[in-house]
Amino acid sequence: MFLGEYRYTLDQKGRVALPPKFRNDLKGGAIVTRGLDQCLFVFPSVEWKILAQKLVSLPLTQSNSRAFVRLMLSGAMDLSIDKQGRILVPDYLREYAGLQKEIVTIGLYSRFEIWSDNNWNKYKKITERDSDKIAEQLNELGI
Amino acid sequence: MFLGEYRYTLDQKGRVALPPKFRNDLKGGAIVTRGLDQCLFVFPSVEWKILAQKLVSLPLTQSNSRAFVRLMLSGAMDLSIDKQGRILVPDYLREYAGLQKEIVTIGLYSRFEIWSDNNWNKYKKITERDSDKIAEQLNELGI
DNA sequence: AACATATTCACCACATTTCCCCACTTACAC
DNA sequence: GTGTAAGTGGGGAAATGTGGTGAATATGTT
Repeated sequence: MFLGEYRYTLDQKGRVALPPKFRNDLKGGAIVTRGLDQCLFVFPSVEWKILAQKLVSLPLTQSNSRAFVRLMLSGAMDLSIDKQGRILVPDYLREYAGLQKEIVTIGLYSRFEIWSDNNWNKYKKITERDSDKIAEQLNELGI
Repeated sequence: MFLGEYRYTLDQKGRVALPPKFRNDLKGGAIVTRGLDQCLFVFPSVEWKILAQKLVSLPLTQSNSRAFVRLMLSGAMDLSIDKQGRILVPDYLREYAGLQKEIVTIGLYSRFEIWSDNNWNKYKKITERDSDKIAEQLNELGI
């Protein structure tokens, strides 16, 4: 399971190191996709298959489901991990998430996320400030 | 399975390179046809047969299903891949999809699509703008 | 029918990019 | 202090992207 917050740098070739603790869980393959709030999601391929299956079964004839499926699937890419435990992030995903040099990787149990340093700091600041309100709203979800 | 977003150029003879990762899945033959939203659909022939079967069984009596079937079937063309991993896109399909020089190929699991650079950028921008709604749809899918 | 002209298609070639491996440095543990 | 593991950068071989050439086929004209 993925947990914690880690800082790395993206090198000139678009490679990022993964936290060593995460590497074992990706032995069976992994997928990156466009995530929500301008970050990237990374799933072990088992988790991804469940999601992909749902996407593929959406109707081809509805324009909004087509759009949705296109965004999610075209944004996805399966990763290979090199000998140094790094992955190569494709151009279009780097652009999407606004990744420069400084990267933050955060573990979220079944998946982890890759953020640009800037976006993550902003997001964290806002979220920490509003955490009381957010907690109250979550209450409605039964947590 | 097809995944990801790739950029290529269409040369003067109407040839486009395919992403190397896609080539193996087309060993058994492939079909291009007019797609929805002004792009081209490309199927491995196995997938195509499944779709064609569905199309043929649509009711002949509905004028819009007749139109849809004509669009997909009359536009279809089977492809051969040359030694460099390229396909030749017929004139009428190039015209249909508005393909100039800059091309985008997106993988969508069971098929992939070929877009003109322009059309894809526009389409993606609109879709990303509506990503809030997408988040809601994710919720409905139980993700 | 024969010839000239156009078009198609298979193969070739080169520049560029990608990917895999190695190496150095830093951090940490014992 | 020494050994191991991890982070980051770079080099070189292999694969890929893209344009072109020439043979084979088709088209059209005298």
